[in-house]
Amino acid sequence: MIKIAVAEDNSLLAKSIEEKLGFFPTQLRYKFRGINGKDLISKLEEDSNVDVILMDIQMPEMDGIQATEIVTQRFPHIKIIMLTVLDDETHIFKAIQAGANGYILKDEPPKKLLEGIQDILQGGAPMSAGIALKAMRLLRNPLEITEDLSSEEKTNLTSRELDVLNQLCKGFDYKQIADFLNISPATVRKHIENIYQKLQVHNKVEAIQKATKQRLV
Amino acid sequence: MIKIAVAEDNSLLAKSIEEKLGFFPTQLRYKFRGINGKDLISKLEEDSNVDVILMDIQMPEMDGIQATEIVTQRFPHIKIIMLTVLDDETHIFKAIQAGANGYILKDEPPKKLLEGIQDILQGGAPMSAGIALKAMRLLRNPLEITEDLSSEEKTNLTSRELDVLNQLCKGFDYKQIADFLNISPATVRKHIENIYQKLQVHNKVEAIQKATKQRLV
DNA sequence: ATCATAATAGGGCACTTGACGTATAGCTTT
DNA sequence: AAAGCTATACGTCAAGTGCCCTATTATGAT
Repeated sequence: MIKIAVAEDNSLLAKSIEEKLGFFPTQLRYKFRGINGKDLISKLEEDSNVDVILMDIQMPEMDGIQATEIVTQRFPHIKIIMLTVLDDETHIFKAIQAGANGYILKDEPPKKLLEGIQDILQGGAPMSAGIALKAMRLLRNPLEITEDLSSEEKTNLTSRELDVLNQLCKGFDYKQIADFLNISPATVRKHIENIYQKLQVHNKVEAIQKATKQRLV
Repeated sequence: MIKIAVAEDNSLLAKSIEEKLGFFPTQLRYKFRGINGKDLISKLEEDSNVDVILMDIQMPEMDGIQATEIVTQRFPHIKIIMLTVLDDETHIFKAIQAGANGYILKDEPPKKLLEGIQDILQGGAPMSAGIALKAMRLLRNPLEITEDLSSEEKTNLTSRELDVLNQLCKGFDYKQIADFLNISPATVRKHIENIYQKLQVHNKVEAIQKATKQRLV
């Protein structure tokens, strides 16, 4: 019987998580919920007999990242899974730094959640598919702690433009990209023009530099 | 129907992998096996209609890390899962750097293997429990990149060539670089030709990729 | 002293790329 | 239904690039 605690400020969402857990009454036991990091920790101080915490990130008073840091230090036997809607690299990175062992998005079905919980107790690191990919990318080239990811420069490229940019970064020329995406080279060039405009650059190299810095690839 | 290729030098182990795959004849189709990295790649050149490669690390002629680098570049549509007995951080790190999307230990049961293969095609990053943990730890405090560029093939560019390469990586064109270094554009071009030759590349983008990977800039 | 290498400079040719302009079909939003 | 955006496609032109060639000078090593 796996004992679960939850940290989630939104009552509705907390209810929904509890329901998901309720699908597996023979395997999981829901113990309590903190309405923020502070609350969770004070509840843990009364009763730390918990195996896994499902931790939201955005919470008032004390967020999930800070709470994770404290919990991993004070209650090292407890495993923590981030359960959030946030899937940007900065949050993923911070959560892992803080000591989270898993990172699951809130829209995953109950079964995935159960698997994640079981996985983490066997020494795994459950992650939603997209998260795993981003974590991997972080490992490939680590985040710079500095500058502009915070400045929230949301360059919104279309998905097609991202396709093109990806190929571009791998060193393919227009024709090769056209082949790969099954479109004409002329179209590739047009996409690239648009990309340059959006990124405010004027050639391939700068585009690639900017793309890698902003982690669009 | 997911198409699988395998790279594994040991015939017995290769047989055993094939058997594991054979458990799921409706979902997986085993296509071929390379007895080392080189062999795999030459087989891919004849038939690259493959979704996932299961890649051993230790192989003669060309190991799985090198092969992974080449495959991700030449056949970017193919996903790679490392399938090995090695579970030390250095190998995990190198495999991920090289572009592997998953890392599964050889003693996992057939079912786990199938799940991993399915997972990877959905954008996940399947890992055996212990591996995920170590990957996470790597993210928390990255490996020191000690001497492993010296162990690699050292491309010795001249200092002038490095000057040029540096400017090149910043997105300047030949004329601008010539200006900056007080030499003629023709000379810049010549240097760049030499750089391409030494790095074994054929255009700016690839040169920059290689330069950053080998930390020449 | 000779040889090899690096750095410099140039010519020529085919191809690629960047920056224009134009246009059409499909889809979403209003 | 109209407006707007996206993806698609084509054409032109100048500039940039990749690759071939030769050649001179300086430096360092044998």
